[in-house]
Amino acid sequence: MPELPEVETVVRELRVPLPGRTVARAILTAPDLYRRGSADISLLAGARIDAVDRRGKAIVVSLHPHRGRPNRLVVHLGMTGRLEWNDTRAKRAKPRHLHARILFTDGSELRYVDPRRFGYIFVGTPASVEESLRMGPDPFEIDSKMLAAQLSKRSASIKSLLLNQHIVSGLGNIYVDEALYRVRIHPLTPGMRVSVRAAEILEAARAVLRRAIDARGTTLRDYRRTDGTTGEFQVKLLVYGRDGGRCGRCGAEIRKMVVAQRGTHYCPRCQKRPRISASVSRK
DNA sequence: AGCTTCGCCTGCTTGC
DNA sequence: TGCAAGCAGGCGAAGC
Repeated sequence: MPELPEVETVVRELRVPLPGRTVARAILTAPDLYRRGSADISLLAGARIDAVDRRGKAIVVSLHPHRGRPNRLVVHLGMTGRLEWNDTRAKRAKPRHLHARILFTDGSELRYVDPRRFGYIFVGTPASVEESLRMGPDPFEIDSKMLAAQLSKRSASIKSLLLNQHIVSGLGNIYVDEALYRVRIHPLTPGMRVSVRAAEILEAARAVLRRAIDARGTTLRDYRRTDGTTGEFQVKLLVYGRDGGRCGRCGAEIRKMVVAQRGTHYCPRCQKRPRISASVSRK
């Protein structure tokens, strides 16, 4: 489940070899992975890559303007997607679930592999990409006052609000659980109840994201770096996937429940369930 | 409009 | 052992 740290890792890795390379041929064999309105990936042939960037959890490849063709490629890894970089000319075995290939003029290749096919690919102009990537700022871009303003008018659980990419982008299930554990807030707490703690929440999210980026991401099962190796942050998770284990702070048993349709991990002693109060339900 | 639920998709795990 | 059900979840669409 690639979230901000995993996508940032892939982007940093691709930033080394991709800029300056020219696309010879681009093929997508699973057309259902196109996001609606995408141009055909084959139109990228002949274009040279200028830059690789991240928007929330999406990877944005910018190509040099080329005969009026679309010059942006967006790849979203969904849950199980990965990009594999190979710059040797050696014969490569075709992995299962290979859906897209971008071959460069020097024989190198970028491959998109995605068993569960929740990811997507979008090819378009800068304007159409902007349109397709409508999302809020990521945790390093957003200001705590902006976050507080968003939370203060929402009654939904803080967990679902932090997962909502229109409010803040880049956070997914793992890092939301980790951040809420750090600030000792129960995942079911309504946003409006914790808007005064927005700065704290934001700082916790940034801290865990920074550490995860330093560790090159979290590999639970599918996530891989562009060279096929795993991230290292999974061993540093404090609550995610640790249900049944002990809280490192208080020793209570870490629990798992479903919030916002997601498996949600928390310490029942450190993260007190909010008490029902009339002020939340009343207008 | 905000909030919740559903469905997409595959592979591993669990239960009978 | 074999098969089916359950589960994982990012995110857009549908439903309330």
